[in-house]
Amino acid sequence: MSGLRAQNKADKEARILAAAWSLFVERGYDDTTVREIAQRAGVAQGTVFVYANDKQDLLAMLFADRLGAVVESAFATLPPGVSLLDALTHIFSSFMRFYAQDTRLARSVVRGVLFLEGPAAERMERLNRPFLGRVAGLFESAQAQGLARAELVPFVAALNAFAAYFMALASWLNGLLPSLPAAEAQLRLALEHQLLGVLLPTPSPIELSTQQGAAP
Amino acid sequence: MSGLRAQNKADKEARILAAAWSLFVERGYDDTTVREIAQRAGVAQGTVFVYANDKQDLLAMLFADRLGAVVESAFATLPPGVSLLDALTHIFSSFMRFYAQDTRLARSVVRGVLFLEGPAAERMERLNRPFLGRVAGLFESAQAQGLARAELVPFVAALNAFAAYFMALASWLNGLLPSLPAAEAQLRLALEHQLLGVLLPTPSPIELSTQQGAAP
DNA sequence: GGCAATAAATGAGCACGCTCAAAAATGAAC
DNA sequence: GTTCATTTTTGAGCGTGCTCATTTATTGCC
Repeated sequence: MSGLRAQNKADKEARILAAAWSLFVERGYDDTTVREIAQRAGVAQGTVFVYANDKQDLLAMLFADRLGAVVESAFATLPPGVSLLDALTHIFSSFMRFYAQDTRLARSVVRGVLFLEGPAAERMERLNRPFLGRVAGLFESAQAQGLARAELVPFVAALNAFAAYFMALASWLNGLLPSLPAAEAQLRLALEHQLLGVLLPTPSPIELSTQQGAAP
Repeated sequence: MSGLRAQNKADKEARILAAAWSLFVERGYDDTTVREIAQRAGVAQGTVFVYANDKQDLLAMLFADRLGAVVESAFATLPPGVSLLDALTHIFSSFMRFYAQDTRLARSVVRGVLFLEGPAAERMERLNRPFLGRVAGLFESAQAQGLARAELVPFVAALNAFAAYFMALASWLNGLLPSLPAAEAQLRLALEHQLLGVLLPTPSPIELSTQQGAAP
């Protein structure tokens, strides 16, 4: 039976990830050394690189699980019958509140996650694409209910919403927005603009006759 | 007179930046060492750090000038009387075509530029804010001409457009979009969606009566 | 020209992330 | 229990970006 080997490996991986997590939280990603992680995990320094391709990979592994959980939780707690704007705000705000637990670490994560290489990039893409698909689903539902334009491509709308979210997130983590509420407000404003659109709905003031009061 | 000192300094800075540029283009940012740059510039390795705070700073300096020039050129060549969508596409496509000259280096630049620290971050912000202001100006013009919704906040619309651009750029540089034309197409589609908006312009089918034909 | 005072350039040295040949631990066969 | 093959762990060692005490060059003053 090969249970011992497998258990030892699982044990070590868990210890390494736990050590990495606690040190990243204590000191931040940049100020934590792999040697410290190894020491706290009770393994040699080289062993860390058996379980992670590189230091950045440790951070990615640590957040892959957590982010997946946040996605599930965000969609699970989506109040039914809510407006499209509220739904989008709810989803993306969930992420922001998650990152707010440790903005220093969040900066390192977001910075690292955007330009990954090789297998780590694919792993991230396998998390991101289904997520964007679910966001696109929100737009599709709105279309099905006759609340959104039929000619709109749901995936493109989802990408735009995600882009606005990412912008607000980056601005916040870079200190351009002072607080989480400020970032959430910025996000909601941007999403409102996207939903409303820029161009006037009709090219002429005929629109006036469709508003409110009946014809005189 | 203190001309000699100043000239020596200017000379050395120019040599260091030129050496850095040629090596970055030849080998890429990551595979270029500061020692190589120093050698090609004919200075000691430590001297490089007299003129740049760190290696990343070299890349930032190199691109700060070039990007500024691209901004100017993009707005200077903006055809007058063009639609808002075409104007935005023109501006952001200029950047993409610039980055297309060396996508490997572009990746390093974009990656580095997004999360800068301290003075470098302020420098970038002083380049970015006026740019976003000018993009916002395009939306304002459209408003003034009665082509865009009056209740829209131009700066927020500009930020949304920039976010869509950045998303397309990142996707392209990460290999998710296969080519420059694909990235440009993605960008234009995203901008079209933003201009059009998501929500239906009117809550009821009254809209039908405002289209095309006159009343019977 | 000689002489301080100041500014600039230098490179040995440090800590880091990461590699990889060697060593230790484990499992299977008898 | 001994032997051998396979898997896992190890840590010395490498090249890197960057620092900083020391050395070298330049300037203003007499």
